[in-house]
Amino acid sequence: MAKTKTDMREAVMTAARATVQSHGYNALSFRELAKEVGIKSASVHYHFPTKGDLGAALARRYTEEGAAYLAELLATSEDVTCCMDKYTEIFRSALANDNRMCLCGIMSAELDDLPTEVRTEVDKFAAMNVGWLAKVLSRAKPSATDQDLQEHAMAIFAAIEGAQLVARGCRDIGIYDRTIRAYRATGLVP
Amino acid sequence: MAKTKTDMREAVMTAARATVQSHGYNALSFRELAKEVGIKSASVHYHFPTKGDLGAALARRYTEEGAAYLAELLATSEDVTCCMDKYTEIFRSALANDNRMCLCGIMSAELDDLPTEVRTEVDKFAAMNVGWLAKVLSRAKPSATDQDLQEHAMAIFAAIEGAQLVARGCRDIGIYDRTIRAYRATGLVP
DNA sequence: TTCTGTCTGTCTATCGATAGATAGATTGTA
DNA sequence: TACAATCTATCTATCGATAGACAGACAGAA
Repeated sequence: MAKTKTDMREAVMTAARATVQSHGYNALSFRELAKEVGIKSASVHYHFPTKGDLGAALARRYTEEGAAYLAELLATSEDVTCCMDKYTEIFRSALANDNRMCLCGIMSAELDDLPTEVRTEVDKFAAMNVGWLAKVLSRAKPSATDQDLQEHAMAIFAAIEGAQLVARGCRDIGIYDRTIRAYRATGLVP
Repeated sequence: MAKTKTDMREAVMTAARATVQSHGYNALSFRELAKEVGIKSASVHYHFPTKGDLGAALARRYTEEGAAYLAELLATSEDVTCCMDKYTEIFRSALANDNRMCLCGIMSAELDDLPTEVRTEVDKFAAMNVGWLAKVLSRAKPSATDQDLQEHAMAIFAAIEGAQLVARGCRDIGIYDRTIRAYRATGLVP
């Protein structure tokens, strides 16, 4: 069972993703990363020439996986409320998994220090989420304008990212749950 | 007009605060900081023995200043809506000021790397904000239970932090404005 | 007043650790 | 043999932190 090049790339990305979600992009170190996957840091550079390449690959993959999951959800799920249940659960599970954050949420906080190629990918993640949310909302409010849908979707996305950030800061997932409940009580989240 | 010790401490804290609000705690460097205020890094250590001391002092000061402003606001302002206008304006002004973030919001993202003394101060900031918001909300809903007020206050705080995070990520203060407007349309923010 | 010792704030110089990155040798497989 | 993947070894830059020197301010004693 020899490790192929692809296997190694995957292992590096998996470890890197966990680190970034816990400690941010700046805390990502080639040496630590290499130690975790059992190779040397020079070998990590073989797979990802620069740290920016790795960061951009992480964010791109993160967006792709999220988009795939959400597309599946939209295709199979019944109603809007159920979609939103599943959506908020995604962000909840990051917290439940060792108090981690959304990869792109935590990278947003480090925005000014990110290489441009990483920043580009982070932007796409937000756009993908808002686009999906707008599509879901359009089911509940078919008469709403595109602009209204976009703004509502953006508000939901921002509110959920904020709930995750604050709950993580308090190291209390209960805060996330109660905050989401409050969002739903007001109708912000259907 | 010789610089007193207090003057120097203030100058260091002012520069440090700007750096943290733009780039986070990890990006705060004693050397860069010293260069900005025109001394050497060893002299910064004279005023703040460790980086943790500086970070904790920053967060404490930030909370104190915020609390003072909010207390004044609560004492003088007329209605709940006006208080919330002023409150959301605080977070807006950080964005308007070179796309900066709430000091404690950006530090929350770096939570796991913060010295404990810094973390403690960051926690207090969130508690102070939620406490104030609950007090404001109690004016509009005098019959609500303390727990309801706390949860609603937490939801507002989280939503606003999230709006700031996302708008900053997009480098578009208009997103903040539209998101706040959406929060108010749903009644999340009075 | 003048001398003397102490304190304050800043300096230079340096430490050990760690960062990302690279060149070139080496191993294993086809 | 040729290529893919990893290695060793090293570079430069930066980090927080510390030791020790030094200049100026100031207080009390002569």
